[in-house]
Amino acid sequence: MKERRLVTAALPYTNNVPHIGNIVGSHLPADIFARYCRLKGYDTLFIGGTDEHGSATEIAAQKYGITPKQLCDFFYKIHKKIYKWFNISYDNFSRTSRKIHHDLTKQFIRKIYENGYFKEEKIKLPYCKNCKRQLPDRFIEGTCPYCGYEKARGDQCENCGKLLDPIKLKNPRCSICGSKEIEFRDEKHLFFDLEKLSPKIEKWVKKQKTWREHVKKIALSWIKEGLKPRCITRDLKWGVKVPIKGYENKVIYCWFDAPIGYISSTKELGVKQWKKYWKERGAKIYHFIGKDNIPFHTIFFPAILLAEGSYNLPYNVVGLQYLNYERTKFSKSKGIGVFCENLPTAGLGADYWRFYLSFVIPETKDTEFLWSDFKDRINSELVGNFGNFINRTLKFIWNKFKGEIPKVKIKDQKFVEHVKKKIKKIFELYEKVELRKALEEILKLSDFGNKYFQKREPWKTNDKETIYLCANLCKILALLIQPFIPDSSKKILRMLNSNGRDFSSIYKFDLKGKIRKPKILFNKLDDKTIKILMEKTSRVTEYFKKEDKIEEKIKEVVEMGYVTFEDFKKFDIRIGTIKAVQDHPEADKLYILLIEFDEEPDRQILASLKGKYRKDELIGKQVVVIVNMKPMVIRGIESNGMLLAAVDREDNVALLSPERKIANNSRVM
RNA sequence: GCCACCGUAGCUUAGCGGCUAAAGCACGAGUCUCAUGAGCUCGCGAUCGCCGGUUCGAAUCCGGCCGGUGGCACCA
Repeated sequence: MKERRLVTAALPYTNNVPHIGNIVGSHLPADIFARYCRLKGYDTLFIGGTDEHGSATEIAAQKYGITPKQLCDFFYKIHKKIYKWFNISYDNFSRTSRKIHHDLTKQFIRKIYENGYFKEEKIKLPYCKNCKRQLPDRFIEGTCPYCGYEKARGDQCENCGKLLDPIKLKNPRCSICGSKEIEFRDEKHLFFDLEKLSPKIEKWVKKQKTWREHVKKIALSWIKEGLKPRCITRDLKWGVKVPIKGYENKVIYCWFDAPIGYISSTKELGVKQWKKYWKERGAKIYHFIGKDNIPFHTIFFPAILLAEGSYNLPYNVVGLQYLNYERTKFSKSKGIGVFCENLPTAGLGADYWRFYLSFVIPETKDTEFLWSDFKDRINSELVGNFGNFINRTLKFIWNKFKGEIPKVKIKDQKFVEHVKKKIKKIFELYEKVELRKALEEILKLSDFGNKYFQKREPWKTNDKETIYLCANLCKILALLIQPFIPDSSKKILRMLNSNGRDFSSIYKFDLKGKIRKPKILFNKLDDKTIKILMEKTSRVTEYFKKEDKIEEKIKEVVEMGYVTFEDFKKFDIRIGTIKAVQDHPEADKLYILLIEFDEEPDRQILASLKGKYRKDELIGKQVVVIVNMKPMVIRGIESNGMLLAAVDREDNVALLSPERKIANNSRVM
């Protein structure tokens, strides 16, 4: 029976347009591997979909003033279109917001609940009677039970550094309004008992032979640190409703339901078949994911599957690193990077991109996207080496043999053996998911073809055998490279009139008959083309603007509650000049600023500006400060005020500064 | 500050205890003409981040340091 293989790519969030880093870090390698598996004759399914739940999506939707559903509907289409353009051959591309996924997740929850892997824990959550709201741990303060420090926060004491349970605080106060009317109310939540599953997971992880080293290391280090029960319910509306009595108002935390999306996407394909890929003995599951996702796929998702009890665990978790762009990171707002949105209209076929990106799949470490490298690789490898070998062979047949592949008896067995050995090696690399090396070997094989052609000089001898062998090598190369550049591969096979559809007869040198008129497969790239590509692909449309709809804007204000002038007057906002800047000894992101306001001694204020501004950029600058902010101790150092700055979605920071010089201590109103 | 991973020719990478450290690109020289000035041949080019240790032997193992990246912490 044919081996079954299920291949998955990471489920992208639907709050953004993907860039090529997202493609190369999961969808493309998964697709290459899935295509290989199909050609090799495995019973293969390649599935994906969008992960639509979670607060990231909710917050993004809120920002744009639309519902999460609207946002997801919109980006789902964009994502799907982009993957289609890239020829990512998903058998199904689903969404976690679909009913089938919600139903399946609920089944999981019920089953795991029955199996006893959920703990129901009442956590006492602080409630401020004055604010009439539940207080997150960090918004309650009191006296530390360990060191007696009076301003300890609910989650951690700044003075002794101990992690705290808010209920143990003495004299608790609300740090929002200062009220002492705090009540601890019982709130039931479901916890997934990872601690109980830990030995099983550890045994399973240690047993894995096919995983890459760093993947295993990351998994084991998580286990070593100790797996703790994890809360899986949240007080939100957007998500899968918890199907258990007493939790009707809660939804499943997104990390729990997202990976189940792989299963629901499979299920969506066909009711009868899907179980074979997930439950049958010997069926293999391959996950292709970015490095940030490794713990989820090596620990949490397997734990979910173990707790449910009837599923296979992943066979291989292929953890990819990141792709950098011209030695920096991708940044949408700065227009740094290659974004997929305009790729289809940028003028270059998907195979060019697939070819280059395959060279820089971050299989073992972070890799670089460089335009100069892009150009060089396309011109020398794709055009000069691979394309040239195909083209010179086909043109030779067309011009010198009237398009008929000559019939010969093969004498040069050394050629045949060498090619067969290479094919075998390439298959081994594919099996190990060493895709970059597989591509390298394929290119070495076409290089071998070029050298052979050169050495035998058929243009002088008209040697039929050379042409016969090279024509067959063209067919073999086209098949071998098909997972990487599927469109071009099919074009070559069509030109050869080959009926080879898969790898079943790849070892046979049996290509004969007439070929079609050869056409150039790839064109060289020049600097002008690169420049145009660069410009087109660095742009991203801002699909939603916060100010788009006045109604939504008003609604937002209403939801937040209007502020009155009286409220505003509570803020004492002043202008000051930065006199000195030094590093906070205990915190990586903080500066300690000394700010001069004429009427008082310089104020010490902490600000999270490290990495955003250099020290010398700050000194002498006039800034806007809320001076009556309640003093706060962070990691042992007091901050007396709050610096105002603007922050965008990409985490860029701009300090607010008066637009012309004005006396220190001027009031802002 | 803690933890993990990475640091190899100008560039992109391979090797991860043992022959003179490998490949492609770039560069230089030569050469062919079937092929998109593509191809082929030869050459140039690395004290393998730094310091120390283990070993008969280290790019490879161990310790420390430096640099990069990510995670955690923190971000009034």
